[in-house]
Amino acid sequence: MTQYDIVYKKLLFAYGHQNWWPIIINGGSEYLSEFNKRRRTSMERLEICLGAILTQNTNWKNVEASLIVLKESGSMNVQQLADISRQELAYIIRSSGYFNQKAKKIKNFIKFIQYRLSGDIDNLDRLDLPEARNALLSVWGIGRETADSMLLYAFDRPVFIVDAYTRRIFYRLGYIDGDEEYDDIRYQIEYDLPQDILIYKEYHGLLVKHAKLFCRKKPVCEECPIQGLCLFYESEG
DNA sequence: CGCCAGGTTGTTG
DNA sequence: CAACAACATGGC
Repeated sequence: MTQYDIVYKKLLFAYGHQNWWPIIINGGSEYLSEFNKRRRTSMERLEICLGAILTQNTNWKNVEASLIVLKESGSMNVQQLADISRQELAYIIRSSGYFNQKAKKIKNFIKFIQYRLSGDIDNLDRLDLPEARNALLSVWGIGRETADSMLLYAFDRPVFIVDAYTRRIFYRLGYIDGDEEYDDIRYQIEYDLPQDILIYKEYHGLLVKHAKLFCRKKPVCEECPIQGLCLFYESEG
């Protein structure tokens, strides 16, 4: 077993399955469990992609509120999102913050679906992974983490997401320096783990859980389930 | 009240 | 290429 395997198993034991990505059911705020066991519908895929954009540097609760408004206003589809103005969209998603920027990003993503995917989000399945990733990255407003979130959770592609929590946790564990390039960290983790989409999905959810509960910006190490593995705990704790 | 939240882009030295 | 600013709401 490698270091990343060991951390995964310990986090899974401590927190259980997270069943990420969280999505909205019927306009409510429940989380759909077990949904990683089936293929996402087109609308779920769209919701995941919009959520990935909206959650950029933003609390998920704020994003969830925006997604509910989007759904209840009948805007959770490509055609409607293409038809409404950027200003209307910004108003709908305002709870997510950076609403002007994000409305522009979503508009660009919708144009991408229309022109590159012929209006059908499922057509991304026709591209191989490097093509799909580069295509997403070519859209203004979609960076590496956002693209990888879409690829893994909406399109079931094997990419490991490197976000601020991933960096922070593995930096404190002593596995990375923390200032490596995004893709260097991604390759290192992907190389270390079995290439298993379900593990990538679950692992990312576990890292978010762990970062929120214990490995916060100001860490709470006393009850941390992986303190025995942690350089930070050794030195600071 | 201040700080922070699952980033990305544009500008500057 | 690194460092920094801009983008903005809501929860604690």
